[in-house]
Amino acid sequence: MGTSAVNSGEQMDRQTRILDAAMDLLSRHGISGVSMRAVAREAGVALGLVNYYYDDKTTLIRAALRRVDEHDVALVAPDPSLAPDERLRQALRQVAGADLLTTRYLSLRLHLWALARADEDYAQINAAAFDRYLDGLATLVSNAIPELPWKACRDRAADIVVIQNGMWLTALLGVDRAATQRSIARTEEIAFAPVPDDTGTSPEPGLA
Amino acid sequence: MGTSAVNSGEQMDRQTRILDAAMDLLSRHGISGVSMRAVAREAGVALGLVNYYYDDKTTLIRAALRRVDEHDVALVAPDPSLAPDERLRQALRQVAGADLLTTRYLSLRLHLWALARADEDYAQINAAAFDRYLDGLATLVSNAIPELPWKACRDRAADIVVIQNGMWLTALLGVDRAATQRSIARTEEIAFAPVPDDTGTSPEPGLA
DNA sequence: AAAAGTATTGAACAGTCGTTCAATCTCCAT
DNA sequence: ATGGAGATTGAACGACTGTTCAATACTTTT
Repeated sequence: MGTSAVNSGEQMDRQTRILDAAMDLLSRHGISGVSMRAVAREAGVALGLVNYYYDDKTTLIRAALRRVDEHDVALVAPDPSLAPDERLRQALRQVAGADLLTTRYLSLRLHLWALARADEDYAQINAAAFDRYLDGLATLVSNAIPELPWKACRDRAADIVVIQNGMWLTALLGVDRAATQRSIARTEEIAFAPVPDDTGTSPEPGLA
Repeated sequence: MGTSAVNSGEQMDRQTRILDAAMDLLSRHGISGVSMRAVAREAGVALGLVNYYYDDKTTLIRAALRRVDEHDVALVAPDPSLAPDERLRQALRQVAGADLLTTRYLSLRLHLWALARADEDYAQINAAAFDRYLDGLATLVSNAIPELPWKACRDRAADIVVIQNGMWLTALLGVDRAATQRSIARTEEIAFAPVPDDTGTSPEPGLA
């Protein structure tokens, strides 16, 4: 590695070009559209080079999965200069941001979820990232509302994730943006719900 | 068709056996696991018979997609002997019922969603079924709360669907069942929210 | 300049894929 | 029983798949 100097300006290193091509194909045509030859063509390299940087096809897909997962987890680690409650609010709102609600990203997420259902190997990576996301969200809630016990923070995070996943999915199905906005508002309501008093009646918020 | 008489008791007609096999493979191994040969093997028939009943592989998948869609739409057309509000309540609750939260069904749904993203043909079937589901849900709401204008019913249905889709998805990711129950309660809250007065301030329920 | 190391190429291999089709089997009306 | 129509089989075809590998190009070190 080191051809970054002059070469041709925008040309980034081939390994990540290959990964980008794979993710692009996956998001557009699903796993059936990701053949080593298609990836090579899309990346503008020879067929052999794909297997040079990524031993297997599954290694390539694993790399794509990991990159999306890192992106997801970064969502719950926002700008640390903000006040705790503003950090939480920003994290909740940016899941409907323009860069997240891209068809490319959502489609990619969907295909990776489907892959995780079909392959035990991907499933573990996916589950680990999901847990990290849940934990990050619960931490944000805990920081914003310090008097809330940790268990309750986890529950609120779980409830929020249900709605967020629903938003991502229905955004792909073409539901109107107004419903997305209302769902965002609902996640904020859950996050900032008043702390239940300790008199011992209803243990969790949101129950009927 | 007509071998149903004696044959060997449980042996149903081969065409639906083939379709069942395809759906089973799709739910377990994703689209990559659905080859005509695998379908034939799983159904216990010869390879040629699959192409005899279903011209294409896409025709076969289309049939599977349609069957799942019909099942989905039937969810919002529950027992007509119940009172309107009870019909709505039952529809909302059975999406967390034992037969719906099956891994097989949810996984199948996920893979079909992913397929719809990759193929324009499947996407249209999927979108049409989604609209029918949304319409059915809005009708249930409208029957239960007659004084609510139709537009508001549609909005509530959209909000509910977001949460339901989120539940289905996160159920696959292994979130705890308590969160699912809380989400069910939330859909009921949305459905049965008090009708906003017409004094003209906030046009929709649930807004901040 | 020679050597060594890495990056890159495309042909080749062994499978699997979806689809077609002639041949068989099963059944029912004649 | 004879014929015909539909159901069922599995071999065959060509296209495509993931992977390997010897050969080449490019960089860096000696």
